[in-house]
Amino acid sequence: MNLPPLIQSFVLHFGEMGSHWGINRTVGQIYALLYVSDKPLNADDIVEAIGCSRSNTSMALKELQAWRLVKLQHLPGDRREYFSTPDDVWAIFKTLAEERQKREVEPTLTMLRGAIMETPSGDAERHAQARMNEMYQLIELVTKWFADIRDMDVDTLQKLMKLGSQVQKVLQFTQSIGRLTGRDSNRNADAEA
Amino acid sequence: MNLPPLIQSFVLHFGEMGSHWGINRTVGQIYALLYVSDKPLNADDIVEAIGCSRSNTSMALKELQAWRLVKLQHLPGDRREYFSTPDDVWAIFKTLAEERQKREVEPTLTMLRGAIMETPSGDAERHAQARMNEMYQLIELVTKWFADIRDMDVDTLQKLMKLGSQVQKVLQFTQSIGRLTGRDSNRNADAEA
DNA sequence: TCCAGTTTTCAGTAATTTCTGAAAGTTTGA
DNA sequence: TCAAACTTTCAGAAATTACTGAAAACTGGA
Repeated sequence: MNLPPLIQSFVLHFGEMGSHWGINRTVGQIYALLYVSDKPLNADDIVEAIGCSRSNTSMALKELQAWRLVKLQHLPGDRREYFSTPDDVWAIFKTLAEERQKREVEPTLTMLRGAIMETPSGDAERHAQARMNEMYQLIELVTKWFADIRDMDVDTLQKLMKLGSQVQKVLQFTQSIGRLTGRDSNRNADAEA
Repeated sequence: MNLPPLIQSFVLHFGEMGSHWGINRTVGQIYALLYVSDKPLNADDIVEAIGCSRSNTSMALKELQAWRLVKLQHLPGDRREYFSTPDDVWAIFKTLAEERQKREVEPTLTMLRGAIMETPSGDAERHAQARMNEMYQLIELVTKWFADIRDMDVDTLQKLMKLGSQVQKVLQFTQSIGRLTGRDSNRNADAEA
């Protein structure tokens, strides 16, 4: 690896972090490299920069594409494939959240739904089911809520972000004048009536 | 492994999921088992239920304790250690978020701060720094915001949760009557003045 | 202090994951 | 339709991670 030290430490850090996140080192490194690069890179550029094999690079890029984290493009008069990351960091964050939702959260919810449907035999199973239901409710709630945020336009989001720790105050305020908003603050409660 | 099918599928699923989350299968399985168990379990109970070695169980419990995800307790007249998970699913979620913050987010922020401080030499490094700064800002913002939510009391949180997709509406409403709340909606903006 | 019951450590082994080089596959333009 | 330029696949090697059994280390009572 032969990169400016500043970029190198970033790339190496993402490589390490990868393992905490279930992605492998090369994938993390390549992503980091593309993220900070000021121009799209082709596979050989990456091999040169990271110091891994050509085939490994190919695999890693395939995985990054499956995660929709890199864009593939072609430069005029060059047959090679060039890769880059989207510019908008918020869009990147959204993509990551959507993919994890699809790969990890959905299967878990499906499993939980299945288990909750079963007829329990005995107290232990009844208790287990109740616990699974608690987990199911929490995941669904957080997921829904997160999806709302994820799908906000950047502008609204920026405002909400800047609100910071005021979210709680805003909420309390909203509650206290609840009727004015059309009693919507209870919209997702179990019983609409 | 010899468990009711309902519990078994839950335990196995968490084992599989572990790998997506950088924890190993046994740790995931043991956590799941404790989560649905209606009483605290000792290490031998776990060995019996999961079918792993005693030493592996010991290691896994140590790791779960390091993550603050299991409670250790003693039963009167029994020298063995019994383990269980906290009852409150929200508290569990909070703990997980705090630990990940500490282990993954903080080191990344530190690395980014370091890189951003460096004097860039050349355009590539300058661009890389700008990108790192974008990432830094996003992580800090999301982190702060998440911490606010994390630290809410359960009651407020429940209300906010039930708000669901109304968060956006509430925000817009709040903005439009901004002055009434004391102009706090800008509190975390760059310039306080 | 010693002992029985219990947990932890650790070195070696097993399993899994990652990585590589060689070969096969694809695409484009002449 | 061929060849050059480039990408992907894949079987095996290398590296890493997980797991085990045996032994060591605790711990609390007699």
